[in-house]
Amino acid sequence: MSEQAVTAQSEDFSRWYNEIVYRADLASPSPVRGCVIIKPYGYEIWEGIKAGLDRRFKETGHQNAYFPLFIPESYIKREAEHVEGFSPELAVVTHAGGKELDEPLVVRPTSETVIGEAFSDWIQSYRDLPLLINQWANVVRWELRTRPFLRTAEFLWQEGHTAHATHDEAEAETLQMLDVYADCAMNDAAIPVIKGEKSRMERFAGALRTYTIEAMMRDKRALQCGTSHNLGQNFAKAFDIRYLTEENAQRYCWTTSWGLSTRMVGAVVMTHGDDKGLRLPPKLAPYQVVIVPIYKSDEQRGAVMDAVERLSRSLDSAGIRVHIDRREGQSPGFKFNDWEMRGVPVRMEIGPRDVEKNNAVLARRDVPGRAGKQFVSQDGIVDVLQSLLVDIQRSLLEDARAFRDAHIQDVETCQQLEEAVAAGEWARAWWAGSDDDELKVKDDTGATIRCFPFEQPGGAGACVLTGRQSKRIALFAKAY
RNA sequence: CGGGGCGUGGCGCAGCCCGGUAGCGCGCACGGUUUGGGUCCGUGAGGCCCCCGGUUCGAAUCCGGGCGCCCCGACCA
Repeated sequence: MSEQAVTAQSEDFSRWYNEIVYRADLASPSPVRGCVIIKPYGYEIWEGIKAGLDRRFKETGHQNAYFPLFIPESYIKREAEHVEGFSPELAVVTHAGGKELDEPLVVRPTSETVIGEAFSDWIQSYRDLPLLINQWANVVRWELRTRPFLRTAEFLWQEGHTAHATHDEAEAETLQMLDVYADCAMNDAAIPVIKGEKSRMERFAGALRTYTIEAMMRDKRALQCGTSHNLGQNFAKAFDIRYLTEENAQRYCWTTSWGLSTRMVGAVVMTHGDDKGLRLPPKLAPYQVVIVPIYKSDEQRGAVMDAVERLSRSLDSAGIRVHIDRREGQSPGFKFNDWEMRGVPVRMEIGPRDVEKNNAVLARRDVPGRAGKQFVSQDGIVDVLQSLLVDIQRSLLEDARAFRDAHIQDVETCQQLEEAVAAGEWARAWWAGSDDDELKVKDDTGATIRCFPFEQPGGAGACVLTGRQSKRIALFAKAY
């Protein structure tokens, strides 16, 4: 990189995003088109998300399992809408072991089909229900336009798959898992999300209903962060997932699936990042505190490093993820900027003056400049840091929420909708349109229905396009 | 798949019009200097100039062909 500073967000958001992803060491380009290498610093953010989700999955009674990467082509074709939805983006293995395969193998774009087939074996009676399974896996979707984390040909995710005796149980599961996602987004990633239902157009291929959590990025575009699908009996019928009731009757199961991917890492970057780079929420930050030692002479170095090591140990034993920047070649000023770019929530400076006074300098990433700096005693610094980290987590969420709420407009006419979207804002409007109407809005404005939010104003109003009375409002935005 | 651009040390680029055997910034290594907001100086390592063919005494440069990538329009966690 020739220039030292990253491109400003305001100047060119997508350039900012690309630069920060590479310069903050989240990812590096891969030799394969559309794929990226996730580097340790980026992967640790994913691991944080993963740990939080996995804990919640277990708490709600799910178990992890693993299904094959390869899916017989015929499986994909068993559910009509499903094939149609996915076939353009499938990667297919036609040769293996030096010869052509009898039946091509699809590299999974998602696993409803293989898992459906397995479920039909596993489930015999109502006693086997509900069946609550999750898998952590990679999937492949041959996308045309790719961007690191947001859309790559291969990505990591979890996919939950469950089977239930009744529609209502499946629906409750679908909604419960959406809540789990929303909880993870808000409390771990500090991303305020809007829960809602997808329109028919945006629904998962083969689902009865799709629910989503939608977030606003710093460029005001919408990002779908996770989805939960009530699959009805579509896959149960396609894969013959049946159970025997207490009354000895054969019934099809009701199934669900839900997924959240490494896209969430991109969401963290784009929700909190500023002109200087990343701002990581403490709960997900690989390093919550970075200590930058400052010294001139060797004797200063000895005294400073003693204090640094001691402080590091006490933070570590308090469960704070701490890192000492021991690099010799770089000046403190360089290190300050470097760690700010990499989004570390708190920087601790320890220099000769601090050693002398038993002090330390703390600088919080979410408050720029001197205002974010404080001088504290080394005694009791662990407690100070603990509450500082909690406060940073809270303030990132609040900032993001305030930003989002300031950029959602209620609109009543087509023209207002168009103007709002043209200004980059989200628009909220009554909606009673058809699929074609929805397409028309997309053609005219570039915005799509992100969701019908669960939180509705109540009452009824005139549809923004058709003028027909509607009881639902929809959220429109340009999306990733 | 239609329109535009680009392939030159790890990264970003210049050189190409006007052929003469490759350069700059960053990064990297070593030494020194500096270190409380992106130090400075010196030395050094590192290049099938995308590939194949042609023209020429001589090709990164000119000509022909191929490949790859990026950007913009129809799909998407």
